[in-house]
Amino acid sequence: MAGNVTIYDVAQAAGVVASTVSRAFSTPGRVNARTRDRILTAADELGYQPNPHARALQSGKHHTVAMVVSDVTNPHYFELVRGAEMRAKAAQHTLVLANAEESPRIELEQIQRLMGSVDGFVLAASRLPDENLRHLAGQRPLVLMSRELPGLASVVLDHGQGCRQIVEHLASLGHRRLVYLAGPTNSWMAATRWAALDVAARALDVDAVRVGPFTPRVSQGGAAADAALHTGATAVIAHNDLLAIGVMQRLASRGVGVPDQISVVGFDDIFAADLCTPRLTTLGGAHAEVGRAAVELLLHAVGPVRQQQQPSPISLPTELVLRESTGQAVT
Amino acid sequence: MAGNVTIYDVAQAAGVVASTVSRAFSTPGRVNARTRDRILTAADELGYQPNPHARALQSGKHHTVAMVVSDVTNPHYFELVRGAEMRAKAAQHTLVLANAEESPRIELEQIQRLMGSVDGFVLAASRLPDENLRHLAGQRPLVLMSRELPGLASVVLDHGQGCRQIVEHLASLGHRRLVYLAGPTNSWMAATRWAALDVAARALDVDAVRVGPFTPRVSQGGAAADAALHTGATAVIAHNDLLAIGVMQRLASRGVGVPDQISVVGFDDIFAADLCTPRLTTLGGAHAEVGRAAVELLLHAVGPVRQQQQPSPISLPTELVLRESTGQAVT
DNA sequence: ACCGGACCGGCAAGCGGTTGCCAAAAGTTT
DNA sequence: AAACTTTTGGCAACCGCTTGCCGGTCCGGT
Repeated sequence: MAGNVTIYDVAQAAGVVASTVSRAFSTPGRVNARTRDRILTAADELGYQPNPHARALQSGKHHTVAMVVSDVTNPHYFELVRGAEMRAKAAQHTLVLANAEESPRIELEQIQRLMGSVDGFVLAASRLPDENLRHLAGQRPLVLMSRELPGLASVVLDHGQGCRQIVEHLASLGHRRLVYLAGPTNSWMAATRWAALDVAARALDVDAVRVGPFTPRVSQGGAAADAALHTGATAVIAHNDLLAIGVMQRLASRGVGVPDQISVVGFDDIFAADLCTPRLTTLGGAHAEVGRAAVELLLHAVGPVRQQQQPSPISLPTELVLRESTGQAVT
Repeated sequence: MAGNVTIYDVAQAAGVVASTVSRAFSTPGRVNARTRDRILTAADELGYQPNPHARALQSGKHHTVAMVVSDVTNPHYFELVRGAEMRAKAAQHTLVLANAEESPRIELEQIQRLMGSVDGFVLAASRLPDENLRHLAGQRPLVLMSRELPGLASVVLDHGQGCRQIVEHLASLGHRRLVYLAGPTNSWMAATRWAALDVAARALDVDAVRVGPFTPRVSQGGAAADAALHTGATAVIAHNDLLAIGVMQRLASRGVGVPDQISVVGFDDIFAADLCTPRLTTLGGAHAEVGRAAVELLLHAVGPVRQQQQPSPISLPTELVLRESTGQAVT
């Protein structure tokens, strides 16, 4: 029945004027306790719910944050979304979800569209060029996830650390030649992973090459596996678990044993990594925590003062989850 | 720099009054082509973006729909979310995501909170009692997913059909005694699945019992597996894939062979069902399609006329995906 | 030359709240 | 009892945009 009870209806019912009702809610001290009770009772009976947009129109605060992910299809992002949603909810904020479908153009469109409706953005693995991000950050508070850009707030898992662990793990198993199956060209994460792997490989005196780029989906695993085999590497490090799983499927169908003939490592530690065969060794981390931290950072930036202090990137630890897809190198 | 360019700024830049600018966008025919060009150019240069809330305040249309899922943690729902997001986007609508954390109280809270900000709700596997749903449906357009309620719009997979297929499949493998590991008590889906299984079992003259309820998570699989074994059934039908996977893990650790000693069937056909060992036989369907259809229905109800015609539940076909977790019954 | 009607831009009210300012009422002080 | 201070409620403007209504221009028709 209700649905559109306004402050005016309440005012009338309580025998006061609208502004008094407004104050009864927002500045309780400003209005007499008795009047206030009367108002609250009336509001309650009528089922009054303040209209957040009318309020936003005035204050500019929408109590809403947008999260745009580069690909909703990827289960990895679910964790991020989950963490973000929880944190937003804890702060009484609404989370709107937008999908960029791996396209910078769509990503920008989505952001533009939401620009007027949200207090800030959390961008997961944004595919946007740096200058776009900088420009956007000038318009609305912005936090990056799984991407860094000097001067912008961000939350990432520490891949320097993590990639080093991967290479050490493989090196200690006797692998001397690794191949990285790279993710999309415009993926900061792909570049970062490769850079970190390369550094670690040099330090440990093992060969590392990169092939790709590949769209990180299971379906791309076939092409990726074949390319990997062609390099003669004894261990392949896939851009993410999805690709790694696809690679393992292809290897299995080509009769190449994992980990007997070749080792496979993924990134993200998605749910399925623990279920596939062989179970996948992968670099994980507290992904929900990344989502949570990003929203937290954003809420902070959105906050009362909107402080413009230089945001320092938050870096969360990774953990290398050893399972069955890695083993001794073939000699 | 910009961010809050208003219609007034554009008006000033174009040398007209605000209402003309408004019309240039909303009623193009109303304004002279030349003036319009001037306005559009100015708007473009200033980077004007209409404020959707100011508009909503006037029209009552927010171009936003809310999707509340009973548990964001469950990968199954992500397919629904994905379908919903795509459909919403196609209609230039924003999708806000809310998590009910398997709690009717939280679900209701979330809905109340969003009531004033969205045009309608899509509820995935709502745990709310019927009367709540009816009441809500009176306030805002509402579409149910994976739940039916006479008089309300809904989109479900046809479980009568699907459960029949499951039972036929198992019966033809020689199973004479089945156990259903039930989902939460307030899950309509759980009740429906059991009812359908029961009917099918009677029709095919096989025994079917139900144990539970279990929260449908992998972690609950242990308890569920033990309970299932206790019934002496040769085939277990888990409330969903997550639970089924947990069950299989427990069975493996107890040394019970699947499918040699016992068969396992799940529901949902999540990504992991194809990757676990043994690969899981499960009742799937076009889940993204369910999300899409639900939003479509909702947009229709939100539409211009807001027609109040009796909404007929949409029922989409299921498909039984046979994999390796089901086999001949032990004799 | 005059009239009726398109066409088109402006005015102003309103959507639902918030908030600075004012003034009436009540309470204090001397 | 007069003067002063402190509540406390009301008035009105404003946030950004939409829209009904008005009236000025310009056109063709007679």
